[in-house]
Amino acid sequence: MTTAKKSYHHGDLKGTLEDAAVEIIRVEGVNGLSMRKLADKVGVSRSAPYHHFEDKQALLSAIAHKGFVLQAEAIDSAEAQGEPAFEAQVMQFVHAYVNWAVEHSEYYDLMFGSEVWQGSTPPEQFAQESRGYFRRYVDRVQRWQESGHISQQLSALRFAQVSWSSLHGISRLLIDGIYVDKKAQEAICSAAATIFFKV
Amino acid sequence: MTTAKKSYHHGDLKGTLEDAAVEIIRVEGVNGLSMRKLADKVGVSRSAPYHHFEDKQALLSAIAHKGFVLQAEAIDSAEAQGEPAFEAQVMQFVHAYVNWAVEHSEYYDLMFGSEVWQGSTPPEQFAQESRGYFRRYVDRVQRWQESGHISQQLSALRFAQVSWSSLHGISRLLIDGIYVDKKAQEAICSAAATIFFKV
DNA sequence: AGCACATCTTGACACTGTCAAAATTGCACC
DNA sequence: GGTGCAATTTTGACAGTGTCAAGATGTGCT
Repeated sequence: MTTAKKSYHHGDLKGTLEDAAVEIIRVEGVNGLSMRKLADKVGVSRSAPYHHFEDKQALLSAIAHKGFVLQAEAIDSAEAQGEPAFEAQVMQFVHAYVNWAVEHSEYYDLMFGSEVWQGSTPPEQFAQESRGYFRRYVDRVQRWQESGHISQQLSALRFAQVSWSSLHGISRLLIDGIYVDKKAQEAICSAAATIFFKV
Repeated sequence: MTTAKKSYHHGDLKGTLEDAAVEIIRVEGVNGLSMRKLADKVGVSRSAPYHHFEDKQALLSAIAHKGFVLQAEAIDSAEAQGEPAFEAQVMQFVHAYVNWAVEHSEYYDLMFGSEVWQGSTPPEQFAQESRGYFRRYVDRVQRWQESGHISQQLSALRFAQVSWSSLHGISRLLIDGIYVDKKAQEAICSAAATIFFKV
């Protein structure tokens, strides 16, 4: 769990707090996380966390940031070990995206929660970074278009926006318990790939 | 604003509370709504609302319920006055859905917020009702398939799940401020219709 | 008028985020 | 080794929150 540097009094309180917060969120949901409960769990006083995170929101933003990194890693690694054929690539990508989101909803909820994106503490750097992730997806689409695998009727940007919306929507509906049939997840992902990429 | 029956002490407190809550949410967001502030705004004591709503959650669920009704009305009416040609119908539907969601995010946030769907007070009747709305959409897709306008390669259920995910995803990303370019909304909706329905 | 009941208020409790001031600790330097 | 400084943590406090139990108040019916 993080680099545990045992430096000052506690030793990497910051990292410990992040990890503990993620665990609370996983078990009790975002609303189940309170700064005081978190401090208790870690064994420090209620306001110790405020020396490492300006805000509760800052803590959540930090976790969201970590989420972006983790998801990118997960998708890249899934892509790396899959078949190089276009159809397989696309399938892999779609499944990897939704799978990660559903299995790590503690992160995903925060990554795309409105609080982080419209918060009073405008996380400019944060928004810019995640915008980078989206741009990488647009580039990906563009490559697929140039190699003739998907239609060029729409601009890469538009196609990326719509197809990503779909991935996001599927993930959200599964996470929020609106699509209750968990066993349908695979089928839905495959259907999405079929529709978007004519796989 | 509701039927204002002026019956007992206040006169339709329940309806007044709902309306006031919606307004607070529109201005300050869901997290800006507190039962006490709401009671203040309406001019009653802090715990008066608890005689009309068991919970804060019950209030939110009631608003969400109203949202489902309102959105269905909006979409139906948009559909009714549009051209009867398939392409126009689909375009109309997509735009109507996303438009309503974006313009009434006070409702939309609650309709598909995880709290309502996984809350400790399982709103069984609520879930069943909204499932009805989804089924209506599946039926709509089925009709489109039978009339040969969209591919029958996928089952109506799967197609409905994926395409609705897309509508939901687009709406969410716009509402949450992740798609910042509001002027792109129209273009994104049109692109979605193009991809899904080969309009 | 009086009764039953719906409706509303007051007081209270445990919990929340967050700040200011005070206390503690670790490290660098003499 | 002792001393001072700065990083770190704690304690006390305040305003807000959801919600409940008991009491107060008004309404309509007989």
